[in-house]
Amino acid sequence: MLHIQQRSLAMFDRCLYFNTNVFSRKIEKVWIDAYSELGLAPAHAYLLRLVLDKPGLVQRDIVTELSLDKSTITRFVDKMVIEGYLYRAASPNGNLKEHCIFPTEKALALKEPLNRIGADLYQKMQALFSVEELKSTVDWIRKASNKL
Amino acid sequence: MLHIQQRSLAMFDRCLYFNTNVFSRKIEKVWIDAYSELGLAPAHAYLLRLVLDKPGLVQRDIVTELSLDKSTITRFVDKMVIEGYLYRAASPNGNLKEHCIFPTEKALALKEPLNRIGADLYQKMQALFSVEELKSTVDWIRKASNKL
DNA sequence: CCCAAATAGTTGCACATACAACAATTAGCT
DNA sequence: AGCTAATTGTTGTATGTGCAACTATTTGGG
Repeated sequence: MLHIQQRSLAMFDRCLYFNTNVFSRKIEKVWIDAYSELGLAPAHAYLLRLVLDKPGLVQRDIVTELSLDKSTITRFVDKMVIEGYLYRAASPNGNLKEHCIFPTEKALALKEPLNRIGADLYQKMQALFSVEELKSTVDWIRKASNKL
Repeated sequence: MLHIQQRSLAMFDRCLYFNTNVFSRKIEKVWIDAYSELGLAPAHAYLLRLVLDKPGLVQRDIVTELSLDKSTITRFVDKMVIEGYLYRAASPNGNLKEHCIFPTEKALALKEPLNRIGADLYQKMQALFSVEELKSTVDWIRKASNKL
């Protein structure tokens, strides 16, 4: 009994970092698979969803909303501009340093499938975990992020 | 009241993937900082800890223990061999396809600081979260990983 | 008004990680 | 024993991501 107990407890089973890392990589694959239908990586899909939801965001706000580095956002936006999903427009307040990021018609056409895939993924998660534990865990993870 | 409630609920606050991803990136930085003292990335540090704990593991078992791709493990082991922390030895059962991975003296000298840093990180997490919520959350994350 | 500090975004570089293809060896089946 | 399938590990390639350094513009203070 004790022997079996020890055998099942792997070295890093108690480690928040390790297990988060493993989980993150696994869930990433699920998301990659889902958004591959649109030829988009999850990160890009989320950027598009954000900009579709709030057209005209400046990059520094996207940085904040997506909790990514500004260099990363520059590259994501660049790529979405090249692929025709986003465009940069001069700031309406005349500030030359910032641009507002808008979705193109091509991106607008993606709004429904993006939302559908998002909903499907949510459903998929609900098939694995209860609504209550999903909510409480996500809440915990979000609060934990804010503490780091 | 309702207005304030809406304002504080960002677009992806309910999303398990998004929040896990953000959290994972943030905690990764904490771990990077901690192990930088030894000039090691977290992933490499974990590999060393594993091999120090179980000398002679074959790569396919490391793949399983660390939940990483075999190509990633090949590269990690290569790098640790180059840096003098690990060495590959012929399998004792004569199998020519597999090698056993052992720690060098240089790695053995790291055992104590690796464990100390690991313990410090655990302490740091305990300063932020209660023992009980740490345990239950890590358990949940681990189980969730197994479902994906 | 002027200047230094701060800011918005860009670019170079590095790293971890995975997929796909592959080579060499082993395992399993007839 | 022989042959095919499976396995172990390697290599090429691609991607997302961040840090550091930088440029150009804005902001704030004297």
